[in-house]
Amino acid sequence: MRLGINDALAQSGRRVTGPRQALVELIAEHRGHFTAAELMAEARREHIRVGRATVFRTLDLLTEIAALERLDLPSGEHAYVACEPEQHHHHVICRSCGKSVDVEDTGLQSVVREISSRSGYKIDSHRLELYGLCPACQAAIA
Amino acid sequence: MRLGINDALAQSGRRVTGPRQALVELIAEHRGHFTAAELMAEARREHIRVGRATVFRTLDLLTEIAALERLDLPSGEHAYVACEPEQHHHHVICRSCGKSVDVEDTGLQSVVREISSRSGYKIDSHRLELYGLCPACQAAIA
DNA sequence: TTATATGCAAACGCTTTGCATCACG
DNA sequence: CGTGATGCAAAGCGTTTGCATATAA
Repeated sequence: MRLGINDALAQSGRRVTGPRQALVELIAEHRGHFTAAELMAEARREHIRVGRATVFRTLDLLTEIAALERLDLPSGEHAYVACEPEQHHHHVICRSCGKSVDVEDTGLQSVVREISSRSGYKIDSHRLELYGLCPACQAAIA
Repeated sequence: MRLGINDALAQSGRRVTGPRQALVELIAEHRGHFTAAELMAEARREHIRVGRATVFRTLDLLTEIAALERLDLPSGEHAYVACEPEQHHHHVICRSCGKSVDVEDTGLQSVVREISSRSGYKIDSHRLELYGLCPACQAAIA
């Protein structure tokens, strides 16, 4: 498991509690995105007793300290992905297995600047989500 | 009001009904994005009697024929914007007044290609949403 | 010791569905 | 006419909240 998240919790003045640690471990096992419902199901499966409220509160919390990022899937579902809080980045999401990887937004900066000057908007944030097939799923299909 | 949408409805084999026309007119009055709840409130205000179900079904329908596009706001809310179905594009959304404009994704293509080759993913779709202040709101603040 | 976090259950808001009726084409 | 659309009310989700209890620091 990643100590980093517990440290980040402590540093933000939050308590490192049993339920939070358990959830962080479950999340660390994930390769791709997951929904709150999936996380609750996994907790139940592993006999970890946490209330719904705690799951949602913990997801919010982890999102706040940037250990998670929330995605809006094309279906409208809300999902989360673990990510290194280093810096601004985006996610490429496999529509088959859900696995996601982080990508820097190299090159996007100039696109944003261009759009800003063309539209007259003062752009201060953006989200880019990319969907496709990860290498493994491409191979599986071929 | 925009005849185009009614035509598109007819052409897709759907019926051009009273409620649908009324909703299309309401939508046409919008400059920016709106939620299903807002649309229902406006209908009520103008004494247009439509059921919730019809509003949701109509929004889905219009999204299907690409007269609307669904946005996921950073808050997690689902909103809709009217848009010309011409071609692939993105939205710049004012975080103050909600007004949005369409932008082409010039330049983004190469960013996507770059990300694709770097990640190994075969990318087949993407969404870019930009948030900021529209010219009018910038002026209002200054 | 004391503020914070938890679990539970109830409340909530948004969206969908079942079904009888209505009306476009 | 006949099928597709509508309205209503109820059900269904996912998510949040109030509150008494438990617990990390």
